[in-house]
Amino acid sequence: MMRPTRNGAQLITNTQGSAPGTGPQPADFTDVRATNLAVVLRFVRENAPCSRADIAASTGLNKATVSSLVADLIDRRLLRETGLTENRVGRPATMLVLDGSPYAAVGIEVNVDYLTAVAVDLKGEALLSWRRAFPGGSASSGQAVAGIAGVARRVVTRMTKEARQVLGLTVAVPGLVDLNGSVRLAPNMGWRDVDLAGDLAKALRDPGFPVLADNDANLGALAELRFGPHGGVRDLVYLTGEIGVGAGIVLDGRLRRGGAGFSGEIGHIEIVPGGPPCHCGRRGCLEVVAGLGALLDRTVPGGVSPAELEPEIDEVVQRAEAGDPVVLDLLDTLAGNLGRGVGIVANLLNPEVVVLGGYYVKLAPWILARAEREMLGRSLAPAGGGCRLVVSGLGYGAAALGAAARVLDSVDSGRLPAPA
Amino acid sequence: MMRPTRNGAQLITNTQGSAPGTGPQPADFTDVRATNLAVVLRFVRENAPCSRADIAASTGLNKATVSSLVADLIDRRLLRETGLTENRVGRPATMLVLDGSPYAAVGIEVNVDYLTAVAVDLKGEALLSWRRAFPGGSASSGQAVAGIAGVARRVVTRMTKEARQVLGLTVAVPGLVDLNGSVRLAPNMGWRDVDLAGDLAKALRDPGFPVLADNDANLGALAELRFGPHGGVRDLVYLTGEIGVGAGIVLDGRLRRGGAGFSGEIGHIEIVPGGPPCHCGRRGCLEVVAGLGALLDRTVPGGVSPAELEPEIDEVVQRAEAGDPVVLDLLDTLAGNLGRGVGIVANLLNPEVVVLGGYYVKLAPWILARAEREMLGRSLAPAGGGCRLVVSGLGYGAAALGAAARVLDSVDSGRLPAPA
DNA sequence: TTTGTTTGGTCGTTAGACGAACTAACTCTA
DNA sequence: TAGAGTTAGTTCGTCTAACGACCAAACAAA
Repeated sequence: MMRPTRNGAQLITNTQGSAPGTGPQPADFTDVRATNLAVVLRFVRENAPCSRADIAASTGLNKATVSSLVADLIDRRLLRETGLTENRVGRPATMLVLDGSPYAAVGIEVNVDYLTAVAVDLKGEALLSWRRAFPGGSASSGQAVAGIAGVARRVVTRMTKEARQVLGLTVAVPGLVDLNGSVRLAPNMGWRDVDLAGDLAKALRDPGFPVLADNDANLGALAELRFGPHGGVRDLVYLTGEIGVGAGIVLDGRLRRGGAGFSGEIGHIEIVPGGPPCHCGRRGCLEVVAGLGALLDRTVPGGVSPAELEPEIDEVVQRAEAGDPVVLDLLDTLAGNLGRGVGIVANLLNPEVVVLGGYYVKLAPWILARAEREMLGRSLAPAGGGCRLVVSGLGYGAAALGAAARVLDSVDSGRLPAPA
Repeated sequence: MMRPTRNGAQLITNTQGSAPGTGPQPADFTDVRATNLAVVLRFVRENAPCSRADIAASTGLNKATVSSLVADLIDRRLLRETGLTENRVGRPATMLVLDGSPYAAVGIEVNVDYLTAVAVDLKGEALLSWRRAFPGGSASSGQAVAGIAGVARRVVTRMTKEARQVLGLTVAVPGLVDLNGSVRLAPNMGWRDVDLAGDLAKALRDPGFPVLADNDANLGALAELRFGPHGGVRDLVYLTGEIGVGAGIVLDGRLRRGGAGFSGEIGHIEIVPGGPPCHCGRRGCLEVVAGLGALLDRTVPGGVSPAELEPEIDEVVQRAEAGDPVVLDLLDTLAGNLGRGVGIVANLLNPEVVVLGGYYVKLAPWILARAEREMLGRSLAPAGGGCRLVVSGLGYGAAALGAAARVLDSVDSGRLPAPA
C-alpha cells in the first residue's frame, strides 16, 4: 500500500490575504471540508480522468471521504462522471473529469496600445480570446475604465449565452497595483490612484462575481505556473518584456506581492550606473538597457510609437535573421544587461525558473544563451543555485491568461461556487 | 459582542517544507486541533497574562473549545495558571501565562572568528548566552562540527541540570545552506558540502530533539520578526553586516528560502560595475563596496584579520566621532552603495522594513540617513512603497537568537511537545 | 442581602473524517 | 460456465473535536 506520508504538523492558514496584524485564524470543521474539497479538485485537475479510488490512494484520504467530497463537487457542477471505465481486472472505475461546461473565468489585460480579453473554463481551456486596439495610453483613466467595463460586459453576456456562470474577473495592468486592486501608479498608461477593481465593479453594477486587479507581471507568473511546462515548480519569477520590464515573483507556490503589493519592480533597478536616462528620472535602469524601447530607439529611425511596437520588433527579428551586425550587437548588449538583472534575481531569490515573456520570446534566439551565461556567471551559488532561464510558451496573452488563472486559483483555494 | 470576522475560505497547508511536487496535503481533525492549539499558544505569547475568556473573545473560538485547548496546553506544560485575578466586576479570571520553566530552545551561531550560543525559554527570555573564540575559518569542517557539538552538549547538560527539556537546536552559518541543513558553500569558513545538521545530530547521538542548520541572515530575519520591535510586520528583509553581507527574506510572515535554500545572496550582486575585485572572482559586489572588509582595508593599515574585527570597527567609530574626514567620506560612500543594494531589495520585494544588523549597527549614525535617502530615491513606488530602513536593536547575537527563534517557530506551528 | 456581571465548566449536538464490512462488476482460470 | 480473485464504491457505525446552551461560582455594586 502506497499510502502517502502526511508529514506531521499542518496548520490552517488563510489563503486569501487577511488584514495585516490579524493573527492566524482558528480552524473548524468547515475549513477541513474546504481544504479537502480543494485537494480533490486540484487532484482531478492534474490527473483527469481519474477514479475515486485513484484519488483516495494518492491523497491518503479515506475512500468514504473521497466519495462524499466527490458527490459535493458534482453537486457544485465542478466535476463530472464520464461513462468511461478502465479495462483492467476488477470492477471498472467510473472516471471523473473537471466539468468544463458550467463556468467561466475571465481575464483582461490592458496595455498602452491594446487590450486582451480571455475566458477559460475550469480546465483552463480557452473559451474566448479577443485582442483589440485600446487607447490606454492616451485616454483618461475614466474613459479607460468605461472601455474595460464595456468589454467585460460583452464577455459576460457571451458567457451567459453559453449558459456559463462567470466565476470572477481579473484585470492585468502594467503598473503598481495595491492589495485592494487599486492602481497607484501606471506611468505608461498615465494613471495615478485609480481604484480600478472598485470602479469596474461599480460600472458592472453588482456583477455577482469578484472583480480584481493586479500587476501584469504578477499575473504572467500565475499564468506560467498554471499553464506553463513547469511541473511542480514552487519558486518562479516571470519577466515581462514590453516597453517596461516587470517581475512577477512566486515563492513557495504563491505570488508574493510585498507589503503594499508593489513587489517585482525590477525595471527600475540601476543596472548601468550613469547609463542612459529613464523616463522615471533616473539613469541606467534595467528598463532602458534591457527593455524594448531602448532596442527600438536605436534600430528604428524616428523613435518608437507604442502602436507600432509589433511590426518594429518584427523588423528587428528580420534584420537579426539576416545577420545585420548592428542589430546583433545591440541584442547581445541587451542580453548582457538582461542577464545581469536575472543574476540579481537568482542571487536574491534563488528561483527554480526565470521565465522571459512578452517580446523577449521573439528575440530569444539572440538573447537567451548570452543572458543565461551572464546570470550563471553572476550567481554565487554553484550552477546558479539550480536556476534555469527559459522562454515563455504562452505568447502575448500571458497576463490575460494569468488574470483568468487568478480566478481559477481562488476556486482551487476553496472559494467554491454554491451547489445548485 | 466583538466577534472577529473569519474571512471565508481557509486552507490547511503544510507549515514545514514539504517535498517539492507534493500537492497540498488533505486535512483531518488532528490538523484542526493542532491549528487551534497553536492559535491559543500564540495568543497567550502575545497577550499574557490573559484569561480563557479573553482568548475566546479575541480568537472567536468557543469558550468550551478554549477551555479544552488550554487544558491540553497545560498538560503539555506550555501554559501555566497564575493565581492572579483581575479586579473588576464579576467573577475574577484565572490568568494564563506561558510556562517558562520546563523547556529550552537552543541556537548556535558560528562565524569565522567566534561562536555564540544562546538558550531561551518559551517566552523568548534568555537562559544562557555564551560567546567564545572559535577558529571557524582555520579549522577543518570536521573539527568545526566537533567543536560545535561540544558546545551543544554543554548547553544541553546545563539545561538538563535546570530540569529543562531541549525542544530543538538550530545552527546559523554564514553561507549557502540547503533545505536539508547541509552547508553547500561557506567561503569565509572554507566549507563545501558539509552536512552540518546531519553530522551534528550524529555527533549528539540521538539527541531526542530536531537539529537544524540555516543561513545566518535567514535566522537574523527570524530574530527580528520575533524579538524586534516590528509589530505585525509580515514582509521584512534583514541584512547582515559582517565581513560578508547576506539577506534574510520574510514575505507574508514566513522565511522564503528559494528553490534550493540559497535565497538572500545579496552580497554578490554587482553594485559597481568594474569595481574592486571580490574574493568570489567578480568585481564590484555589494560585499566589497558596502561590506566591512572594504571599509577596514582602507582605514586600518595592514589589512583586516577576522579575529581583530571588533576593535578595528571600534577604531573606525572613534575616528568618525572625532570627525576624521577620510573615514567620514569612506562611510558616506559605503552608505551610498548600501543604499543602492537596499533600493534593489525595495524595488524587487517591497518589504515593509529592511533591518540593518551586525556591525552596521555601530556605524548607523553615519550611514543610515544616507542609505535610506539613496533607497528612497531609487524606489519606483512613491515613498519607497512604504519601506523603512532601520537598525537592529538585537546586537551581535541576532543570528543565534534567530536560531533559537526557529525552534520556537516550529512549536508555534504546531509541533508541540507531548503531554507528560 | 440582593442583584448583576463575568468566568469557566458541563452536557448534548453536530460536522465530518475514518475503518470495516459489504455489494457490485468486472477478469481470469479451470 | 462456475467459481475465484480483484478492484470500485457505498453504507454504517465510531470517534474527534468544535459549538451552543446552560449553570454554578465568585466577585462588585446597590
